[in-house]
Amino acid sequence: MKPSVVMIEPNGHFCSDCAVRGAAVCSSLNAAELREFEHLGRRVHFDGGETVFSEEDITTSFYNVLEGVMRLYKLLPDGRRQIVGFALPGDFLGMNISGRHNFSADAIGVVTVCQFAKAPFGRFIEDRPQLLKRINELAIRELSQARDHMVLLGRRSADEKVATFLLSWRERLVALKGLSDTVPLPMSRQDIADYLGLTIETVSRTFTKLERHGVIEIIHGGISLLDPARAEALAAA
Amino acid sequence: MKPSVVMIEPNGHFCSDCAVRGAAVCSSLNAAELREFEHLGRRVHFDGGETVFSEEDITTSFYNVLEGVMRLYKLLPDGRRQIVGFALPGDFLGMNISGRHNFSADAIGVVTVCQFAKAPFGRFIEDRPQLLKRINELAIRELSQARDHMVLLGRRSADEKVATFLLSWRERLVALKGLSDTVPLPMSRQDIADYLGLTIETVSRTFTKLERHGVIEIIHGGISLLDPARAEALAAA
DNA sequence: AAAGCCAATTGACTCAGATCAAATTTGAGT
DNA sequence: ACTCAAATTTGATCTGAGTCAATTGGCTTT
Repeated sequence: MKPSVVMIEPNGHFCSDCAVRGAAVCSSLNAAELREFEHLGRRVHFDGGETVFSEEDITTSFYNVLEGVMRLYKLLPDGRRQIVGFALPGDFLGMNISGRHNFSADAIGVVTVCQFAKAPFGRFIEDRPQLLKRINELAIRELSQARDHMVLLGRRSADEKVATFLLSWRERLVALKGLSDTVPLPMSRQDIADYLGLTIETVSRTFTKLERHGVIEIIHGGISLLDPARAEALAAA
Repeated sequence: MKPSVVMIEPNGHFCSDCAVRGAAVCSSLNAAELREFEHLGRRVHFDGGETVFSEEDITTSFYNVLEGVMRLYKLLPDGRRQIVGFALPGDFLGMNISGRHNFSADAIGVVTVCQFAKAPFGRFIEDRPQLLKRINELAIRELSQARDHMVLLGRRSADEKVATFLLSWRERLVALKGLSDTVPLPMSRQDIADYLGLTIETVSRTFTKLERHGVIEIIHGGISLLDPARAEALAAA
């Protein structure tokens, strides 16, 4: 019966066994709605470094991240970059009022998204206030994170920025994959610098300093958090 | 018939002739809904310097700013402050998911808000998706502003920060009160500094420098924008 | 395994903005 | 108008993070 399955779901996937089913925007839908919803989205893959959408693009789609990490950023005309966030599985991207994306999004490593065309998605929401409510929750959560990040960017030292970043990045990974003191950092030092409002050299020096003080160990593709308590103290939350 | 009016609307006010009727959250309601909505909110006044709500308070109310300016801020344990925004008439405050406000809000000068108790407001929203949609729009607009502010905090120089602030503050006032090159600044220099991630001295020096260069004139309680084009160039948007 | 390449680290030096310290202006109360 | 306190401006100096410039280390390709 494989062919008929393909007819129903061209990507050969079902929302019901989607990895982010519980956490994402679709957690607000019941089984019947989910069946209908399934036809709206299509899974799309991106390789590392590929751009999923750009800042001034007209929004034609919404995206639900299923797998991988994305960097979300804004560029100034002279090339300065500010990363406004990293998107992980369960994050929903593309909401705006101007009709244009107001930031760009690149895949860091391989990424899978569930892509929804704007118009049909908008129509689907229309008579499902639960879904709208869920989207609103996600927006409000992001807003709260954005405000925390403003405090970090405006009022914290380089050491505090780096320590805070490592702890909150770990926190997000814990929520996704469970507890571990080994913290993978798929993004480059430059990405971290542009997220924290620092230069790559300062990030590198701060990592080295943390390692010298026994707070972390720098390992291939990430760090190992040796002394979480000390890191918390440095983050001075 | 004064007494009966008071019976119906204890504050002696009607949403239908509210100053922010068109711009605020209530713009999504029709005349009949508005009549019902009227009973949910009560007008409350605050004097300059009064705190409307604090960062870790349990959220018991939502607020619609009707008049005046508020500073919204977060404090670090050691007293460092980051102002995450200024609220003006039409802004809606109090949405969160944690059940607690995640920032504090003080009145700058006299403020009038329309205050809604959380539970009845939540119930009212329940069967009015268009109100939820409006709230969502406001949240998404704020999120976009928050991201712009992250770029400013993380990647712009003091001169750019101040010029950008003056222009975007003027822009907001223009939207509320119409075009004018006289820009009132009801907030203190310290407030501006804490909004821009600078010290008060740097803000003051930058103002002076802009005045020396003929870009602005510092006047009582604000500035006069003499050379908007040059200010735009300095803001380097 | 040598060469080439890119990311990351390290070092030396600089500078934008912070800090410390007065003046000066503004404003509220008498 | 006069006084005191607070806000703002101005000046002098300092410093955390940036800039510029090599190295080093890891991968990939040959």
